[in-house]
Order: sequence, then structure tokens, then C-alpha cells
Amino acid sequence: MLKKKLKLTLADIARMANVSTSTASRALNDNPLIKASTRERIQSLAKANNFSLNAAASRLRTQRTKVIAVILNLDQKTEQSVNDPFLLKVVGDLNQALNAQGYELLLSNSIMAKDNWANYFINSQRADGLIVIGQGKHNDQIEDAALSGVPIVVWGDVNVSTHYPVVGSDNFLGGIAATQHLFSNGHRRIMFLGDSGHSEMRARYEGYCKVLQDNHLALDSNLVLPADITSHAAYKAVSDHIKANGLNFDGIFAVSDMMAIGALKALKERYISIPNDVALVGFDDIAMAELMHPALTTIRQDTKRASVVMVDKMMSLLKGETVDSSAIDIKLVVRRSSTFGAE
Amino acid sequence: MLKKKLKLTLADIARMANVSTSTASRALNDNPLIKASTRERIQSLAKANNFSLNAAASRLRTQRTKVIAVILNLDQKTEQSVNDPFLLKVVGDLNQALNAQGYELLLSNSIMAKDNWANYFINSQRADGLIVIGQGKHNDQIEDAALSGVPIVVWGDVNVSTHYPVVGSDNFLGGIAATQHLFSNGHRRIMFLGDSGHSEMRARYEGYCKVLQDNHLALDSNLVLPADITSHAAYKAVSDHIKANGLNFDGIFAVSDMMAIGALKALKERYISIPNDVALVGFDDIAMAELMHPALTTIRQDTKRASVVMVDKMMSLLKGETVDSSAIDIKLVVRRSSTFGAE
DNA sequence: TTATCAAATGCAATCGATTGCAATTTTAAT
DNA sequence: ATTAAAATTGCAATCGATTGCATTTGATAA
Repeated sequence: MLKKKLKLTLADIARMANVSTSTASRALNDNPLIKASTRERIQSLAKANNFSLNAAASRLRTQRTKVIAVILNLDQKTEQSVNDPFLLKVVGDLNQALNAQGYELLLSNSIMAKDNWANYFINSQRADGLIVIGQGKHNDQIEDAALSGVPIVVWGDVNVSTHYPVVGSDNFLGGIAATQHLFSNGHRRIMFLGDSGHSEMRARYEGYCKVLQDNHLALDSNLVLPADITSHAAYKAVSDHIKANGLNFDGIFAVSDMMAIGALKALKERYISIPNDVALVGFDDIAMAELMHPALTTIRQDTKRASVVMVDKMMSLLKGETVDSSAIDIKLVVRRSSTFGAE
Repeated sequence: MLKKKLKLTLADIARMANVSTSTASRALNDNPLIKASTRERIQSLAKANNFSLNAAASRLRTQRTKVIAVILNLDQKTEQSVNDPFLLKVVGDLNQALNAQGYELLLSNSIMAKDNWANYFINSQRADGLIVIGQGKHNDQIEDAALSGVPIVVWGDVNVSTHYPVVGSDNFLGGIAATQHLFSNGHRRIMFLGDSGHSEMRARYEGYCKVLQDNHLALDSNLVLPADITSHAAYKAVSDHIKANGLNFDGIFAVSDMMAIGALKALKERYISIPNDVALVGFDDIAMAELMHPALTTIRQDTKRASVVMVDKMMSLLKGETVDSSAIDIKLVVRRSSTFGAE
């Protein structure tokens, strides 16, 4: 176990290179004020000595951290856990997008970062901006932060009128696409599975209603099943429904793949054939979707693209520019859970 | 949009409270040197004014960041993507465990943090320690960091002789449990599906071999299928195997649930009944496992517990204590993919 | 009242890098 | 050779909190 007691500082490097700390600092930051040859000399000296600028000092001086905090805004009650694969996928994609811009990702969740986000993350100089995943049902915290002038971008429902830019899929269109697909394939008793209290889900619900209406189908409230965004809740809701009503539907539009998977299980347990007896469409297109049997038809959310867009918006905000919301296109991915024939 | 131009500093708060900055500082850090009443007065003053200590300054002065960097050590080639649900689950659990100790989690991956970890994260005062998820195949970077005296804890194979503490499941026992379970249920032609070049997987493989040997079964190399740790690779490997050899096996031990799911799909497509024709056991117990149809028998890795252990070890390392590796118990979770009868 | 000790608070140096401005060197032009 | 202009480099103040040590205040006892 080697132990270097001495921690090198910029001053040390400067001394070794026979220049002032100003020059050394500029050289390491690739400042063109410094002659190219000197710059290179100092940089390689730094590399050779395994030196790297002290971020704390630099942040203190420059008042910028080059860090973005990503907050998983979980509904504490709902227990849409920290382990929800869709959310974590977004985190992974954001990490890539941020790194590409030279920023780092500080991970947090609303359960930990209790109170005042602006305060905790920004005033304290822990991060330069916030990206919040999920508006949840109570977006007061987000509002507060935004109102206090913090650079903040949110993943959620684009149509929620707000003081901050939101990036999200076009959920209304998604709802339409999913429902229309089921309708086009001849299904007339289509169940909506999800919590329409949650704003993104509500938009999907509205898409669902729109299609029914456009096709002169009555909205049967018996076929609207509220359930939390977890497979387990979905499983239970569908099971209970069948127990109580029998199989009075021939299609399901679930507002997330996890929920669709829960529904799938409930159906299979009863030997209900998919898609023959009931066709199933999910939302998200998580990795798992195509691996289900039958593979899950779903509405793909392009999280990679969304992440890049969110980060771009954040960069603009940091430059002081004004930024508004934007919706990311969704795409119907047809697989076996809703169609016979083609794989 | 309110904009507070003035950023409060500790000095401001001190002034408002009619005390020195020393006192203010101590008060906000709950230092018992300061009279309880004064402490409270200052604390509520801070809260009322929405003040929070500047982390950059504090870190610079104290030389501690209260941040741990978590590095997803991905095999670039294998493309076990940033989106692997198991890895991300660990990240989520680590986040909780760290927060519980008052630490924050800086997320990184080996693709971004290219070179010198010690340098980039520690010397630069970006974090106090590193937690690395996955040893991958090339653990030189980890070795280097450990040798240079960085507090580092790794999730991986406990038996890899190293200079750093490793926390991991008991993979050998896991391999035994999985294989033995299949054997006990009457299966004699058991396939091993996974990459035994990867050290954790190798331990599982050794458990597999042990059971075969103990039961006087010959090891048939035709039934050892190397494949990367992705569902897709597993799907392909199993499909190809069947194409080439027909159904010459009656059980599969897959080294990860994702791979098991890939295998499942390959089998179902050929209308091979599970568990009647082929019994299937996975590894990890990701959320999805029990939602598969049939639900997946698997070896559960207790990531929650593992995360707590890793964080504990990290805390010890930060105190300068010596720490060694430890294995986390695994548990066989029996579900329908390997048994008839009970659910 | 005074001495003694403990409790509470303040002084001032310090952590390490950045940057406006001043100083110096180099280059180009006459 | 002289000088103006351009290119490099250095000086020193600054970011905001922490902490060893000194000092003041308060309490207790003689």
C-alpha cells in the first residue's frame, strides 16, 4: 500500500514548471492566452505527476460546480420504488447525456432531499441545476424551486402549466395510438389500466377516451381500472376485476409496461389467451417488453432522445436563456401481445 | 420569477445574529461548544433566511466532500448496458444506504471516467471514496486506484485476490444451489448458460461443476454455453444450440435473470414447455423474475443488504480502518419455472 | 470581594484555484 | 536602432467556511 502523503497543488506544479500559478492554472484549463508550447509542457507535467485540479477550490472560486443533481421524484405512498426500471433507465441515459457535456450527475431522490431543493442543492453550491424525474402528484416543491430562480428541467407531463420547462412524451398521442391500435384490430371492450390522477397518465387516459368517442364507443367506467404504477398493483387490479366481472373485456391498454406485465400474469394464470382472448398494449418499451411471451406491444418512449433534450435545455438555462417545454415523439411498437401473424 | 441577487453567506447570518462567523459556523454544525440556546437561535435564523452552507467552501476547508462516487464498471465490448436492471437496482440501493450515512452519490461509469480514478475523483476532491460495481474482466484500474491508497469498495467476486475489499454474493454456493435444485428435481442434462470468463460467473460455474461431480454426472462441454450477460445474447445462444443439437437438455442454469428471460423466450418460441420439458433457474431475482410466466426460479442476491455492507465498509475505510471482503448469503427462490405443483 | 475554573465566543490564518489588471517579453514595422 | 502593437506571463485579491488558540463571560467557592 503506497501512501503519498504529499498532495500536489497547483502551486507545486507551477513551481516545477517555473511559472506562476496563474500561468499554470490557465495552462491546465487550456486557455489560449498561454503559449501552446508552455501549455503542453505544463499539461504533461501535470499528467506525469498525477495531478488534477482541486474541484472544491475551483468551484468556490468560479461559483460553478459542473454538476447537475438528478432527483427521482417518487410518490412516497405509491412506492413506485427507486427500482422502477423505467426511471432508472432515464437516469442511465441522463448520465450519458450529461457526461457528454462535461457535467457530472449527482443522484438524489425526493425522499432524501426533503425540503428546500433550491436551498439544498443550489445555494449550497452542490450543483448548478436540477433535473427532476416525475412530477408526481404534488409538484409544489418543483414550483417553489423554479420560482426561486433555480435552473430546473422536469421530465413529466408537458401540458401541466408551469414555471419550468418540462420534457415528456406526447402522452395524449400515445394514448390515442395505443387505443386506436386495439380498436383497429377489432377490439371493442378495451380496458384502461392506470391511475388517471397522475398527470402523465391522465393525458394517456384522455387519448383513450378520444378514440372511444371518435369511434362512437361508450366509455364504460367499469373498464377503467385505477391502479398504482407497479406490476403488482396491476396484477391485483386485473385479477380482482375478473373475479368480480368475469372476462368482460377483450383488450387492455396499460399505462406502463410494468403494469402490462402484471396484467399479463393475471391473464395467463387464468389461461386467457393473448392476444386471442385479450390483446394487450403497454407503455414505455422497457428492455423487458420484447422479451415477454408474447412480446409486448407498447408505446415507446425515447428516453435517450429525451435525456439529450433535457440536458440541452439545462445548458440553455445555465446560460440564462429562456426555455420552454417540448414533447418527444412516441412510437407504437407492435408485437405479438396485440397481433397474430407477424412477430 | 423572483430573483434573489444576493446570496447569503455565513458572515451575513453571523451579522444578523450578532455573533462571529466562528460561532455561526459551529452553531450550524451543531457543535456543543456553542450554548444550546444560541445554536437554536442561529439555526432558525438560517432556516428562516433560506440559508445553507456553501459546500464548496466547506469541502475546501475540511478536505472532505461527503460524497462517494459510484462507478458502473461496464465491459465496454460486452455492452452490458448502463441500463441493465440489476446494476441499476444496486445503484438505487446504494443511494439509499449512502444517504442514510449523510453521504451523497455521484454516478459515473467506466466509459466516462476513463483513466485514473484515484486522480479524477479523489485527488480532485470530487469524492471521498469509490464504490465500483463490477470487476469486469480487466480490473487493473481498480488495482491501481487501490494501490494508490484510495478508499475503494467493490461489488464483485469475493474470491478474487485483491488489495481492496470486495462485497459480493456467494456465487459458488449460488451455483451449487441452483444446480442442485435442478438435479434434485430429476434433471440430468443440465445446461450452463453464461460466460465463465467473468470471475463472478466462473464461481457459479464451479458450483455447477461441483454438483455434477458430486452426483457422478459427466460434465458435457456441449451443454456449457458461453454468452454475454444480456438477454439477447442468451436468446441467441439457446436458439442456435437447439438448432444445432436439438433439445438435448432438460434443465438450464442461467447466470442472470436477464439471460434466463432470453432463454425462456427461445424455448417458448419452440413450444418447449417449461418446466415440463426444460426447467429453468436464473440468478439475481430482479423484480421481473416473479412476473414472468412461468415465474422464474432464481438465486436471490440481496442487493439491499449488500449495499448497506458496502457502505459500512466504506465508512470504516474512511476512518482509516482496515477492512476485508465479505460474502452475502444468497437464497434459492423456487417458482414455477422449475417446479410443477406449488406456486 | 476575589480567585478559580468552566463555559461560551471571537480572532485570524487557512484550504487551492481563478482572474482583472499590470508588467514584461516578443514581434513587426519604420 | 527605436517604437508601437501584440503576445505572454505574473501579482495579489478573492471565493466562503472551519478551527486552533486566545479571550471573555459566567458560575462557584472561599
